[in-house]
Amino acid sequence: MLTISQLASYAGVTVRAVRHYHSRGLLPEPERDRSGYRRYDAAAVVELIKIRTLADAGVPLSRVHELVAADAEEFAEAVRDVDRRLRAEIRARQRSRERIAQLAAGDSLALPPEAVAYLDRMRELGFRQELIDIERDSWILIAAQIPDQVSAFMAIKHAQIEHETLRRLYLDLGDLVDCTPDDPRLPSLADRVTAFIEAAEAQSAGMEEGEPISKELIALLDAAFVDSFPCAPRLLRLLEERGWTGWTDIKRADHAGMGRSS
Amino acid sequence: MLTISQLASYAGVTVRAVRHYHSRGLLPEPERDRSGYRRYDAAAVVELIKIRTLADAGVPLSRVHELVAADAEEFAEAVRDVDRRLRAEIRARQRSRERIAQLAAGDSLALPPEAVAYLDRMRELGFRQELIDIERDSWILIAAQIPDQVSAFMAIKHAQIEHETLRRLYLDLGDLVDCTPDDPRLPSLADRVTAFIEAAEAQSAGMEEGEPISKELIALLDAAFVDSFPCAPRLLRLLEERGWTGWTDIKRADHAGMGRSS
DNA sequence: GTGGAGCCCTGACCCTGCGTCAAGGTCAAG
DNA sequence: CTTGACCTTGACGCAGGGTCAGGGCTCCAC
Repeated sequence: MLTISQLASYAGVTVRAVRHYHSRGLLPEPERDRSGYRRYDAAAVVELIKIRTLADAGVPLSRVHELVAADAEEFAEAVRDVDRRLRAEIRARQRSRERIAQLAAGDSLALPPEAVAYLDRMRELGFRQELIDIERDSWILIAAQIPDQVSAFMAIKHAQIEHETLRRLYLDLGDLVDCTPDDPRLPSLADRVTAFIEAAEAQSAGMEEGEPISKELIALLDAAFVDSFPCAPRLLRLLEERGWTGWTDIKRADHAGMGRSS
Repeated sequence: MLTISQLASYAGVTVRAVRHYHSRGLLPEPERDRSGYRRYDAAAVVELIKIRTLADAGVPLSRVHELVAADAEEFAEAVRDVDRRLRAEIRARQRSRERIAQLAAGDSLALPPEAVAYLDRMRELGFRQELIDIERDSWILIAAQIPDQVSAFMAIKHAQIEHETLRRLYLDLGDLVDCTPDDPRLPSLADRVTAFIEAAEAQSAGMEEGEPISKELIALLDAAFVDSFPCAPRLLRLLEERGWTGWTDIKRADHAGMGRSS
């Protein structure tokens, strides 16, 4: 007859694990000798090895319980289940490997490669790092919300940034990161922004935009803009004076709230 | 500004997880609004995604804590570590898949295919199911202790079972599963066993056996034999009378315990 | 202005699969 | 008889959260 530690060592598990299986009802409690010690026979070793084999394959102990008592049909089905789970776990780990590789490679992660390329291009063109960081955060939010549309928007941004006039506007806007609400450059910047928007509007008149962005995301991005630029509220007011509202998605102001709609 | 649930959904985690990371000091507690709600900025999303990516890769939260504050060098080293672990886990799961595939294919858990084949052959040759079950359990024990040597032993067993005389001896031994200790067939069976052992001994005189099996395993297998056959003790006594001791590994008795050794 | 839905807060217990004391009883050897 | 290696039960601890419980906000509709 075997003691608990002999049993455990034959099956390659710890004594604690054996007692745990007893308490779970997985392995039946054996006879006790006169001093209360558990005494096992060889069949218990076999049982224990079966339990460990399933547990090692990642089957939860509660299922092991059912399986050791299951018929062949049921058992085969369960095995297929376990195999599916193992495959899923392998895939998950492969994805994890890719993700942490990205994470080690650079500032990316949570950002698709096009966006990373765009941020790199901004750096090359001399944009301030603070602005790039803000831009990156915005794109993270966008990627989290509408991952499928990121590359379409990214293409537009890439084109914009390579456009001479627009790039200069962006660069000057970038300087706003540390300006105060009463900065003298603001009115002329507001003029340049409205000029561009109006030009773009004229060009794309009648053109259908892609899928519209949700109000929530626009609000979120606007809020992020306001948080990052101390003078953002002032700029937005200046734009409203010129007939435009919003930032992420600038639209003609309706003079709504004045009692009539146009 | 983001509420906790917005933050959580952007990063693809639960609200509870975010609070958990706060309590672990992984993610800094953000400002609260006037009603005590946490308010996050977009940078928190970046942080949170980074944390999740590491945690998903199986990095314990305590290490994630170190890593998010680590420099590039240290981080890269840690990432290599994590990647090694992930590869190892993938391999482990692939091995598990193979094991459970075997497990589904054969009628039993924790047995290598050669053993399953052997048991199938026993069934074909007309051995009783009870005997096959006992044999299976023995092989589970052997496979657990000395997995590398199973196929060598299996080859021997396969040869034995195809040997006419020996097979008939085995078949008759199989009938012992339900015999009583005073069964009249026992003495002649003991004679046949000793005859075979002596013949085998003569043949293999001077031949070196493979690796010896450990005393513990032999004792365990003997115990399993005794547990399974009510008449096993009687048979062992009969063998001792004929100068042999043990069962799994039958050896010439030394008359030890009689005050002298030969 | 008031009710209810749907957020938010903290604190506390629950889960798995054991590891790790703690506090004692037992057994075999010297 | 002592020592050290076992055995017993019971309880707490770990990660990584889930899931109440018992409260407070806020916002929108009526």
